[in-house]
Formats: sequence, structure tokens, C-alpha cells
Amino acid sequence: MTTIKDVARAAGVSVATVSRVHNGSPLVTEATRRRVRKVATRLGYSPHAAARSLSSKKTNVIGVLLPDLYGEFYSELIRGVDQCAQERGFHLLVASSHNERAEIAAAVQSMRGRVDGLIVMSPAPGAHRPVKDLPATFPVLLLGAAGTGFDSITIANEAGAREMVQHLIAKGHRRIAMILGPKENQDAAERFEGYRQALAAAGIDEDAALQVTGDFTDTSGYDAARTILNSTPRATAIFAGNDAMAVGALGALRAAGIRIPEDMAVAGFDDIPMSRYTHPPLTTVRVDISGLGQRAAVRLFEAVANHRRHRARREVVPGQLIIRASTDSP
Amino acid sequence: MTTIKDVARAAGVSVATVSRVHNGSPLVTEATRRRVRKVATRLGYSPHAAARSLSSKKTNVIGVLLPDLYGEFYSELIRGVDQCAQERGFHLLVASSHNERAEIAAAVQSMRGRVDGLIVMSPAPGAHRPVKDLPATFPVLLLGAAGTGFDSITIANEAGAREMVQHLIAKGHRRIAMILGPKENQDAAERFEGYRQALAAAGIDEDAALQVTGDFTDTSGYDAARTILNSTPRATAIFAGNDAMAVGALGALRAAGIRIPEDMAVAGFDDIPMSRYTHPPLTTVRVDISGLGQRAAVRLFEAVANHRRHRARREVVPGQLIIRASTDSP
DNA sequence: GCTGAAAATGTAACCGATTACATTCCCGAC
DNA sequence: GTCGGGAATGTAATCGGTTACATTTTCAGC
Repeated sequence: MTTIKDVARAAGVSVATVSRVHNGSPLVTEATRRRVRKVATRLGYSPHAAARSLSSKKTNVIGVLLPDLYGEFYSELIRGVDQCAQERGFHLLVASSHNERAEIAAAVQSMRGRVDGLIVMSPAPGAHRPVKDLPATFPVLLLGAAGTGFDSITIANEAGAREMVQHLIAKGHRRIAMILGPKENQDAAERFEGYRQALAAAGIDEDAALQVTGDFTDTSGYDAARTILNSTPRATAIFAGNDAMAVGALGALRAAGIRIPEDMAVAGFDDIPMSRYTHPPLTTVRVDISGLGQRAAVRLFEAVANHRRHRARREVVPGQLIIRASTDSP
Repeated sequence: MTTIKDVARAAGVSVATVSRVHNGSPLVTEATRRRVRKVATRLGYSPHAAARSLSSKKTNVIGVLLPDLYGEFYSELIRGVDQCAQERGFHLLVASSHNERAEIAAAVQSMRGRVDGLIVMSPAPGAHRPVKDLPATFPVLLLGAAGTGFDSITIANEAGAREMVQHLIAKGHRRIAMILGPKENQDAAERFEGYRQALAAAGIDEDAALQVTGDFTDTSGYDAARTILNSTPRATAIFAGNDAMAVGALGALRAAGIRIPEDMAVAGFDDIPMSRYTHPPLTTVRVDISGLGQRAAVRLFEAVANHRRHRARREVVPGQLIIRASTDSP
């Protein structure tokens, strides 16, 4: 591999000059600049990123630590982050942690010297603990967990869920089931809270039989829907903690010959791309996921640039009620 | 930030010993090993990745260069690669190139010193040109482009498309439209070729009016379907170059009040997760995308380990016909 | 107790860039 | 022609590790 020394020798200059040429320093004659450039391309030289970041203390990479990579949510998120990063000439180092504290800690550790900043999504409250061991000046942005003392962006889960349930109530539903997300998941907990608030506000008593726990996957939604079908008196609407489970529920209901929304209304949360193509199209709370990713990246880059105080701003992005045919007969 | 020197000083040993402890060298007493470990954790030491890879010439990162990050295909692919990488303690550096030669070249350049190997997916034939400028020993795996002289994995597009069209013919269709993928896209071209072969084998003449070009997005599928609806005599089946376009086509047909599959059969390619949830569920050619990603990673790691000869093996993964209700009335 | 080989540890070169500082060059002013 | 000062270039320290080689320690064998 060609190094900067090879280029310097071949061009008859010092390594400093070569370095200056590549970093656009104004301290080089146009003539030498051209000469160095030519030699560099002839030799197929490209700077060694590790060496460069060792001395310059900049990696031009940001890390994205996610609980998982399965499903459209994360792919959209990554896309948003990448778009913003690419504009600034940054690369993305992605890692999935599966949400276990030990794995998160390991991942965070191994990021040192690799990235200039970190976007961490850890739905389990407290799972961001390992992040605290980082030096206080290291730029971090937490997604989905209103971290104590960290910059963070969260989704307005409670409000979104409340609006959704209010919508169902307005449609005349009184027995509204909810498919909950995983127990330790903060988004899931907040959505559940919004559901309860809406019921309480409407003077509807909760029924534990209508609260079924899933794990945010479509298959768990399928199973949960089958359970809900056996409730007596049967629920007339299902609010799923996310779209994936709602999609699974739709499948279960269709298989059982239930008409949607006439016999059972179904609603989800997230508005993943699939939602508009299900049968019937799914009512949901739209969250601009790739926008969320972009926003996270922007905030992180701010922190990387500032490098100073950790203002620990919290930001909440709102959801938007999207009413489609799964709750709204034409 | 704590460096290896700090740890060495605090533990009363040399940097070499600390390094040995962290790399599990057997040349350290159990006693010193423990002492160093303790000091390291007390000081919150974690090795600087850039420094480490500069001297060891290993980054423990592999690069994944994709044309885009939009849609489920890439997210599934990344998931597969990541799974395999994680098992081996590697991280993933993802970059989207948007398929422009210049961008690909830039990305490949900037990977030097950052990654130990590269998985490049570049649907446009010839787009992998920049890869040739890499030193011959650098491990590369090409996805979707049977690169000259490179390791590669491709999908059996032609065979898959042929089988699909044969299935449609077997269902009695004679006027079968196809929504093509982007012109420069190799997968798209091969699928089209399979379509033509199946028609020819059945003695059906091609009709240019039934061949509409899309760009692999759902909206282009929507538009294409509207065009096809105007064909005279109208086609009775649509084979879309991928699932995303098929999904768009389904939307257009439903909006036009066309019954599926009675009035018009629809088939896709890829079997993205969404396909089983559309209305009606979509007949398609299943490609194990995350499996493809895993396989690519495995092959790349082999190359990284061998580091020698470039055997340039080509591998073709088959597709599997998945017949669902969109072509098969119950 | 001494010897010598093996085991444990230390020293310092090196990886490939950046950059502070030193040096040389160039050119206008006097 | 000399001088001064800014522009261009060079020298070498540095970033934080790894590792070849040098040195010290340990301990079995006599």
C-alpha cells in the first residue's frame, strides 16, 4: 500500500507538504499542489484513516447503537441518520446490542477511538447506564430514553396513544383492547399510559382481560389478537402498541373471518411503510422515523462541533394521527 | 482519556505488559494479569481503536457499501451481515452510494484503513469498477454483480423470473405484462430476460405495450399498473420486477376496482416481509435476503482470513416460488 | 549454591498520518 | 546590494497502541 512517504518521495517533497495538499491547506504553491496531486493519483494513494484519526483525533464516523436491526423501524432510522451524516462527510458504524446491558456496555467500550459521537437507542429504561462511563465531553445522543443528563430525543408516545384511543372512543367503541409492548420497553409503557388516560378521561373502566402483552413482533400481535377474540364480552377495537403487532393482529382477525372495521377496529403506532398497504389500510400514529434519525444526527453533530457543555436538551417529536380504513368504515 | 501508559504507570508495569493482558497473551503471570485488569477497570480504560488498528493492521470492521438504504431489502441484508459479523466480534461500517460511479469510488477510497474487507452491492453492471483500484489482496465481495475477477454472490434472477412466468402461464394467462426495473440495473435485466424466455418457451409473442419500465419503488409500480390497465387487449397478469412495485401495482388496481386475481393476477419478486400482508397476499419469488447477507459475510471473512489467493468464486443463490392469493384464486 | 533455559517483563521501534516549530526562499523597500 | 518579512517547505514530535528484541527473573537439575 502506498503511504504518504511514498508520495512525498516520488513527488520530491516532504510528507508535510503532501499532507497539506490533501487537507487543502493554503500554504502550498499551485505548482506543487498539482505535482503532488498527480503523483498521488498515479500511485493510487489514499490516506490511511486509522493513522489520520490517531493524530488528528477525528474519525469522521458516528456510531449508531440500536437494540436490534429487525424491521422497518430501524432501517428507516438508519436511513435518516445516514442521510445527514453523508452530507457532512461522515460514515456510520452500526451495532445492534439486543438490549442487554452487558452487550451495550461492550459496544460502547469498543467505540472508543472509532467514532466521534454516538447515537444510542435503548428502549429499556436504565439500559443507557453504560453510557455514563464515557467521558463527560463525549458527544452522545439518546433516542427513546429520556436519559438523565444526556441529550435526548423521544417520541410523544403518551399523547399519540391518547389521541388514538380518543379516536376509537369517538367512533363509539367502549371495549377497547390493547396489545402492549415488551414490559421493560419505555415506549411501550408510555403508550400504555396514554391508553389508560384516554379510557379514564372517558369514564371507561379498564378490563385487565383486554390488556395483552406482546413483544413488538407481528407474530406476537397475531397471538394476542387470538386471545382478545376470546374476551367476553368481546372487544370491538384493538389498539396495538406498534404497527408490526397490528399487522399480525389483522392477519389473525382475517383468518378468523372477522370483518374490519365493522366487527373489530384495529389501530397501530409508528406508521411503518407497510401500514398503508395492509388490508384494510391501517390506522396508526405517524412517527417520522427517518426524520427522527436525521434530527438525531443533526443534534449529535451540534454536540460534536461544540465539544463543550452538555446542555442535555430533551426534545420530543410529536406523532400524527393517521386515520385509515381499519378503524373507519368508508 | 486514559491511555495504556496511564494504566501501566498505575499498575507499576510496562505498556507491553498491559497490552499483553488485554490481548490475552499467555506470557503474563496470573498475579500481574489480575492487577492490571483491576487498575484498568478502575481507571475506566478502553483501548483506542484507531491506535490499535494502526499498529496491528486490523480494524475489526467490515464495510458494507449499498446503492441505497431505502426499503426492507437493504435492512434485511444489513441484518444478515451484522449477525455474522457480530459473532466474530466485527463491526459494520455502512455507506450508501446511490449507485453513482464517482460516489462509489469516493466511498471505496475512504474505506482504506477503516475496514478489513468490503461487501459491495452495485446493481449497475460496471459500477464496481472503482473496486478494481484496490490492492489485489484486499478482500472484497460483490453482491448482485458477477464481477470479473472478484468473489461474488448473485441471485438466480433469470430462473426465478422464468418460473414465475411459467406459473402464470400455467394459470392460463397469455397476456402477461411486466413492470421492469431500472434500465442499468443488472437484477432487473436478468429478471426481464427470464420473463422473455418463459414467454418464448410457451410460444407467446412479446408485446412491447406490456413492458413498462419502473424504478423499483412502489410509486413507480402504481404508475406502471395504470399504464398497463390501458393496454388493449388488456393484460390479465402483471409480473413486477420486485415486490415494492408489485405492492404499488396492487394499490393502483384496487383503486381502479379491479379484482385480484380474478380480473388481474399480480406477482412480485423478493418476498419482502410486507408481501404476506398485502391484500391479497402477494405471489412472489422468495429470496432469503438476510441469509444472503450472512452468506456474504461468511465468504468475506473467509477471504479476510486467507488473505492469499483471490479465487474469485461465484455463487448463485436460488429463489423459491411462493404462491399466494394474488395469482391463485382460492 | 550455581547454572542455564524458560518464563516474565521491559525497551524502543514502528504503524501512517498531522502539525508545531524551524528553516529556506522570494521579493519589495530602502 | 542588503535587509526584513511573509510565504513555502521541511524536520521531527506526537497520537496510542503492538511487538521484535533485550533484559531480568524464576526455578529445575545437579
